[in-house]
Amino acid sequence: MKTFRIGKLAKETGLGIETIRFYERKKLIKDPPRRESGYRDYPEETIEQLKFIKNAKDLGFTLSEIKELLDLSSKAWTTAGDIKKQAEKKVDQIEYKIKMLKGMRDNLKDLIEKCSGKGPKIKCPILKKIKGK
Amino acid sequence: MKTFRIGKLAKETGLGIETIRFYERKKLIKDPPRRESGYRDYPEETIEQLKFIKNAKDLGFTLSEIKELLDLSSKAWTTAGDIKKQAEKKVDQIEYKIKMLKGMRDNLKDLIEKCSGKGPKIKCPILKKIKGK
DNA sequence: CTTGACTCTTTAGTATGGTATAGGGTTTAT
DNA sequence: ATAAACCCTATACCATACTAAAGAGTCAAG
Repeated sequence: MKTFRIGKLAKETGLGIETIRFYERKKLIKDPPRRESGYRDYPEETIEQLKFIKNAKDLGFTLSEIKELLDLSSKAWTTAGDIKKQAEKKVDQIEYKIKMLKGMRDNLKDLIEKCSGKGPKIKCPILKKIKGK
Repeated sequence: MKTFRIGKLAKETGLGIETIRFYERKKLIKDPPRRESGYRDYPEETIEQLKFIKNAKDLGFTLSEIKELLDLSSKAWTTAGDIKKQAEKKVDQIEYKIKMLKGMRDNLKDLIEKCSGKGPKIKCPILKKIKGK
């Protein structure tokens, strides 16, 4: 069976070597076997696991959420429903963030509209608002 | 003229004492005069300055952006246009974040729709996608 | 005058997700 | 055989925004 050293994994996955070791410390991947030299000697499937992590991160999961997901997916009794629930939770979180950001944006846009952009700062509605006046 | 100790400021602004000293270290507020004992002895206007910081934070400015804003607003030659430009920059940043979050959400929602939530995890489209299959 | 509340400085820790460096040893290609 | 390329551990550092603790001094009320 083919095995890989850490540099190869880094190239295959697009992650940095340090990042892979960091994920190991964080228990996102398990400790690989070692060669006599002490070099990490990864099985091929670790590449898939690292790509999993990368994809999940692109979907907005944090590392600790990914860890949950990995723990979930490695347990035999886990159902599609368990995974779906995690994803739904994440959608709710994302929508909350979007709502907050929209509020901030609208607030600012409103102020920008009121600001002529001319004259001294004393009359700028943005500063007035921010200063609580 | 009335002056205040740090604990009073904390109560008035809703910030923690440590946070106020932290802002001082970060040069968001200037070093206050000291009593003989070494106690910080704030003028009343510091309360307004701290509220400014709080409001700006609520609008989504980072501390370093707030520092820029404060530096700007303390300079005589600053115009409303300078402030407006900062606010517009921030709106762009916020809209970028919203766009990214919407992308993530749509991706996830799409997967959730395809997931029956029934059956074993092996068939879950969310895991499939995340695993890159 | 005592006691409790308040404040001081300095240092270190929290969470997040890594990146970088020093000072070694190992493997591979020529 | 030797040099380049690779890997090891341990530690420290980056940004962000605080928070906590240790150990000591100060202030205010009764």
